[in-house]
Amino acid sequence: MLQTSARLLKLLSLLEMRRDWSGDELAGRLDVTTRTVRRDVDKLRELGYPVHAMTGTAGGYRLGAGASMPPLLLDDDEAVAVAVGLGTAVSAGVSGMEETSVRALAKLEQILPPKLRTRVSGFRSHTVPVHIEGETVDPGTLTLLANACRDHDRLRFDYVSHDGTSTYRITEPHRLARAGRRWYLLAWDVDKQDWRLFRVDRIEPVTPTGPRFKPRDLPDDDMSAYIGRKVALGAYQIPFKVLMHLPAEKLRQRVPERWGTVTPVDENSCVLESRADNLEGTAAYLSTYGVEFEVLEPQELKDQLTAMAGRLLKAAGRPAA
Amino acid sequence: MLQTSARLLKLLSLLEMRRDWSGDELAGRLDVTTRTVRRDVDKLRELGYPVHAMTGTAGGYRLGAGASMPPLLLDDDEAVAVAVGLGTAVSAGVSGMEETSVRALAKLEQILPPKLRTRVSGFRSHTVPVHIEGETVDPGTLTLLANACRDHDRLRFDYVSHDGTSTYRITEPHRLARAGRRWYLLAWDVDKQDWRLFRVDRIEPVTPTGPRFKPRDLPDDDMSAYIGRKVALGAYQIPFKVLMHLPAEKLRQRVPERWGTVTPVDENSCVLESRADNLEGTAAYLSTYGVEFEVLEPQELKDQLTAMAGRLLKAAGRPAA
DNA sequence: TGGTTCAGGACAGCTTTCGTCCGCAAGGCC
DNA sequence: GGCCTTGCGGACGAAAGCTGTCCTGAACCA
Repeated sequence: MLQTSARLLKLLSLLEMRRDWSGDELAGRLDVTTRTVRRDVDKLRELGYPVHAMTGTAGGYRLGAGASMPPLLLDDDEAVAVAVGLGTAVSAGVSGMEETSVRALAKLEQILPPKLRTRVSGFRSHTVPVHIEGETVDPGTLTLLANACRDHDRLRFDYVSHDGTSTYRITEPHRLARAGRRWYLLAWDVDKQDWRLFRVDRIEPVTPTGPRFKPRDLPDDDMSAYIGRKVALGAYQIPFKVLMHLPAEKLRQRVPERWGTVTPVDENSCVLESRADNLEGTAAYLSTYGVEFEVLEPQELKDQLTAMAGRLLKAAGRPAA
Repeated sequence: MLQTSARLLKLLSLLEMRRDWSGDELAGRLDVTTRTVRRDVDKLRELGYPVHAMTGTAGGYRLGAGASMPPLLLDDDEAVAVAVGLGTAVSAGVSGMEETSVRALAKLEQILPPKLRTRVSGFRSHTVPVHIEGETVDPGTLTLLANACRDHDRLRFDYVSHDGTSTYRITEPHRLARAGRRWYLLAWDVDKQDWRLFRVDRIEPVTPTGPRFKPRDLPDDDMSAYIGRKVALGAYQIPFKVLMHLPAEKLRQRVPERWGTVTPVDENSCVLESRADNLEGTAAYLSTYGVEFEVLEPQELKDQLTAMAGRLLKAAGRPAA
């Protein structure tokens, strides 16, 4: 019964689109009698989607919030909006949900019609990049990697190593993970016959992806610990401590969880402690709070701020201090 | 045939979840024979969702990208990620899609299960707010307003007017629009018996929404022109012009479309022209590019930068210039 | 009270579904 | 090329589901 299923889907999409529909309206849209509409509504309810109904002159059907997510029926524009929104969240680094966001994005990108895909990439190139912390990751690359991991597709890419040289890699990707502000790909390097951890912002993928491979046992049971160790070896993070003239609660609202710790000092000020891999970006970031603050440590951050102040004074057409 | 529809949906969700599935696997998951799976796959194809199939040992079914969007079947985590992502995009002001994003978000929020809704609001409070340009709009308020417009629900709210006084309003909301970096609600003020344009960041909604009303004719055919005129009366935007020491193409990638115009000067520099309603925010924004620049006008922006430089020097523990 | 709207039982006629069984075609591997 | 695996789809019959047309109730609103 193709008609029935299709109609059910259409009914659901109508209900998602607007809040109140009368039985007659729905019957007209679906080209069936109201009796069938009632039966279809019952079916949706049996499927677990709570369709509320009100009798009387102001009555009608309304889709409510149930126990589980009903299928989302998006029109083209909305699908683009969702893709762009997820991409923004991923590259802006909304804390605590990176992997899930990437997974959802990967799911969406796989089924996104080509014409919408071009619209998405068009939007992305005009999106405000969060350039405060330096490198941003391309959500397109991220979803490609996520899909390759999920589907066990071999992956080839050019990798720019630390010293700037570029090498060609053939890998079996296994995990995508985030540590601090960076994304990493854990993959088996086919040529080197060993596990490698790649920084995603240095990967330039070569499409299309290769043949499927059989997943290997991961080098450690606790992946986050493993990656944490590997990353720590790089030891790129510099701790800093700043006194902010802002009540602790207010700052907490503006500092992402896990990014740093906020300790109240008195009613109107607090100390922010965190780590940075890029002091220039940190300096710029701190300045955007628009409040008075004092760097407690390290000296390098103070130097960075002094340099930045010099740039600003120059921009304002005055001699640097 | 409830079973058939439900199974079709489940099949779709399986296909969205992973890329390759063999007929046997699917049959197992769905508790039917492979023959039925084949028939179901056919049904999906008839519905317009392209399911590709490969024969042979590495064969299987795969959902491809078709002409239209299939229903998105999200698990709980993914639904939260999408909601948070859309919220981020909305409050970050991803250009050119504001209304669509809000619509999609409104749609999602209406059907989001309560337990997921609390997770979303939890995440939002820990999200990096884009505090560069001053006021941000609460996505929750925005979706509430969008839904009220869509459903023609009367809306009551406290409104903080320009001079800081708060008034209670009963309105019939008609349109939600964005101009520049701000959101506006066009609504009929029931007490005043006239159209009013409210700034969303000054609205404090009173829930629940009121009874439904019958939409009125809008005060103008061209809404964007109308709102543009209304907003222009406020005349809050200050034009500025900055010489950036950065190639025009590079800057274009980082400046959102419509936000401002970029004019190349030579190979390594260009002029950025735009408007701001908040010079302090603009100063902070410009400083985050991490490149040398010079303010051409206005003088106020130069003053702002000087003041900011002073703050930075103080933060670095040196006397202000 | 009358009008409007959803609710759902009963019935008849028609369509669809699904498992079983079958031969066929296409891709990968030895 | 032979062989295995995997998808493809026709035929068939029993069972189940779907839909429109009745109809009676019940809730809500003015």
